[in-house]
Amino acid sequence: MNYWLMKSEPDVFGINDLCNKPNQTEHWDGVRNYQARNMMRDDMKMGDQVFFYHSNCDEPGIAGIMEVSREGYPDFTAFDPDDIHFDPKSDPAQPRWIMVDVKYIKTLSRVITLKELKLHPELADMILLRRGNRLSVMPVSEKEWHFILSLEAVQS
DNA sequence: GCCAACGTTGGC
DNA sequence: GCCAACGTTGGC
Repeated sequence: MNYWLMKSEPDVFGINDLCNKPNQTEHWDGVRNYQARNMMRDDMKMGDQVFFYHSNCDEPGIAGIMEVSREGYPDFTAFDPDDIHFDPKSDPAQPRWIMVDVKYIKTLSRVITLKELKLHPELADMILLRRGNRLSVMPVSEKEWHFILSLEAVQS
């Protein structure tokens, strides 16, 4: 089993939005970065656990947990001219962009903020914390995963 | 293949 | 709103 972190802007789609979806499941569309695409296409497997990270908001940080409920398949929003993520270069016969489905697992009792993550030497190697990192999908090591979850019960 | 210009991300 | 960092584009 692998662990991941995926970013979304809560003003657009946050952990509560996922929780309120039918079956608490949604497709993770709109990723338009090749590195992130490759991970969704090649490496994300059914049941993999994923941190739901809130980005570009008042309190950036990890807000919840979800799991992969469908492995990589074509991101159909790339074919829709009316969609904000439309990509005319993605040919339905040979889709350029891939997405997975994710299922809501839980909302953390508190947001574990980016600011807090930065405080811990145990997390110094997290991809999320690397300078200039802009990936919206990234792996999390098992150690990092468990360490982060251990923070949930601690007062921030 | 180089690289300048441009667009996007995302924290602050 | 600012801006650093980065990815992509396209001329050459």
